[in-house]
Amino acid sequence: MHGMDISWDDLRTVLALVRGGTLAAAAQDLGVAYTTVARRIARVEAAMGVTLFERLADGYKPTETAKLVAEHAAQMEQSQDALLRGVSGRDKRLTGTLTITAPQLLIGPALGPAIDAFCKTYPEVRLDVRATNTPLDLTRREADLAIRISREPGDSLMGLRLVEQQTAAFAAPDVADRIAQDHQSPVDWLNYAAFEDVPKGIDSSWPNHRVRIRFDDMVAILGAAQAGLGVARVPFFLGRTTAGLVQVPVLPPQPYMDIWIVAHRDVWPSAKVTAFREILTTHMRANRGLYVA
Amino acid sequence: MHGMDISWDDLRTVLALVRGGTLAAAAQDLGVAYTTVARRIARVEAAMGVTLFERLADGYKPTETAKLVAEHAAQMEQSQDALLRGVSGRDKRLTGTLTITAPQLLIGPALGPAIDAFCKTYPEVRLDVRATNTPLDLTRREADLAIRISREPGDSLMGLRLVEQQTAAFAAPDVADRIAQDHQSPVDWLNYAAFEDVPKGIDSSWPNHRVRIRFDDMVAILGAAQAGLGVARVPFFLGRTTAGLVQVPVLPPQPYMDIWIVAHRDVWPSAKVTAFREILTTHMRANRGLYVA
DNA sequence: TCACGCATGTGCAATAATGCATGGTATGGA
DNA sequence: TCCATACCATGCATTATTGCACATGCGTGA
Repeated sequence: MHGMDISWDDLRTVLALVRGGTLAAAAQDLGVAYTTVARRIARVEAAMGVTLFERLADGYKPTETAKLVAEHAAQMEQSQDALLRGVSGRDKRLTGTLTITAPQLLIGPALGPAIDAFCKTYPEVRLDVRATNTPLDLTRREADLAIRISREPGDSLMGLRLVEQQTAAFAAPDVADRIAQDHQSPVDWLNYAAFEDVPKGIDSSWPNHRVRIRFDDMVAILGAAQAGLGVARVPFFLGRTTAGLVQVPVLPPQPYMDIWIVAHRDVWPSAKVTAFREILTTHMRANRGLYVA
Repeated sequence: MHGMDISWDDLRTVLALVRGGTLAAAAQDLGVAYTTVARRIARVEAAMGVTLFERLADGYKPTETAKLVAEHAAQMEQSQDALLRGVSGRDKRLTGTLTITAPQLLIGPALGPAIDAFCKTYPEVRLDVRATNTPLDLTRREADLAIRISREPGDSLMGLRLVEQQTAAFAAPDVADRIAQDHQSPVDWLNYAAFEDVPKGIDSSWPNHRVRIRFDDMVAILGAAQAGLGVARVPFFLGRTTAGLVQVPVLPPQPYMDIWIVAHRDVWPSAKVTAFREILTTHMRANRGLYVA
């Protein structure tokens, strides 16, 4: 009984294999060769005297026991995440790596100057920027700190509202001219994602609206607007900083989600996060006019 | 940030070192050489970029960070314990090892026949018996199953009352004779552990009592009683099965704690535990007369 | 039907981890 | 004061682990 001591790393391997389904997937997740995964699994099975996986043609199929193991190993993983967050949070050094994440389009015009200032002020800190469309999981330490466009920070996260935002309608200059001169001319909207209809709050002196194209990507919308394909409702900072776009008066400024800086409770007090937070709040608030009418 | 992946086994090593205080103690706990512990600690410190221990002449002194790490590693350990219990509990095989624990003195007269029967019925199961004075931690899997003398099974444990018990006074035959013939002769009690005074419920026709010696060990009490040093209050099964002791009428049968078989909830349904439980309940209940007047 | 992609299993060489032996240092008791 | 003890650090041979190259099996689509 006491002799049954199993390597914790082998348990983590079981977890990765249950999640990944195949040796290759688990191996990539763990950063080892798949043969290593196979051998570790065999070792755990021998140590516990249990069959954990059925070897099938299309991968390793976990038995009920393996699922049980994976469940508890996932708990261990959560503890490990909390551990690393805790260590990171009490780190008072301004050296090493800081990983931040932000929506792609926020990086350039909005964060660029702040990031530049941070790098100059703290040259010892290596900054890792992860620009993503889908938000990273700060609980699982995919990043130390996130800049997000949302209404509230999530659970167990701390947040600070950086600036308030508004949106307006933007288009290529010739499109804008045509619309400004002829109130009867049709306004072709370029919609983002799940927005089915033309924006609410449109100025009633322009009666002819229709949704022309829908996109799942904001970069594409900006490109289409630049190419003169239509009018897009975008945050002020984007419309103003994207070359070849001008504001169109069909849509008065609309309230939009604010920009937040968020981090996990445990990581929030870290020196690097604090330093970045201070520089960012300064820069963003100094330029708050960029984000509203 | 993502590169900061630390071996779970190394975290366990930190935990062991925080607990043990010295490399040697941690090494023994983990079953490795102490140099290995030192190297793993160095590796974790390098990977996290933090000093976890002060190297002192009399051992490794954990920093606050190390304590934090140990705290979370202890959580991981709890998850691992739960994992092993779960796997053990769903084990339907009647092979392998079963670890049981019981108070030293219960093993011989009370459990002996049942243990013998179990070994004969299930020769494929290797039985590990751990006779201890202080109860083992079933939550931490120090044993699969325990036979205990107590009023109730503990938290998160399942239990079954095997038999009820009574105590009485026992002594060497010559001491017993003297007391039986002369009600005025002094009765010298051999007390166990924390019992300060002579037992309650003594028959009033023997007026002269005193505590002669106190012991912290029941084996020693039985030896002293055999040697004629005095009268001891012991459970019936002990008094009756210890050579050279006879019952003394100064103390009518007293209620005592019952004998329980207990196991952790998770382990309880295991095939080996179930099998042992059934054989034991049968044997104990067939001999329930041994334990009471 | 055959080729292809994706999966697992195995043998071997490189690498990393480990245990052992040795040396150094502080502490406490004869 | 000297010795015994218990601790940590380092160098080296051994062992275990790992990655790579190659072989194999199975389902899918041209």
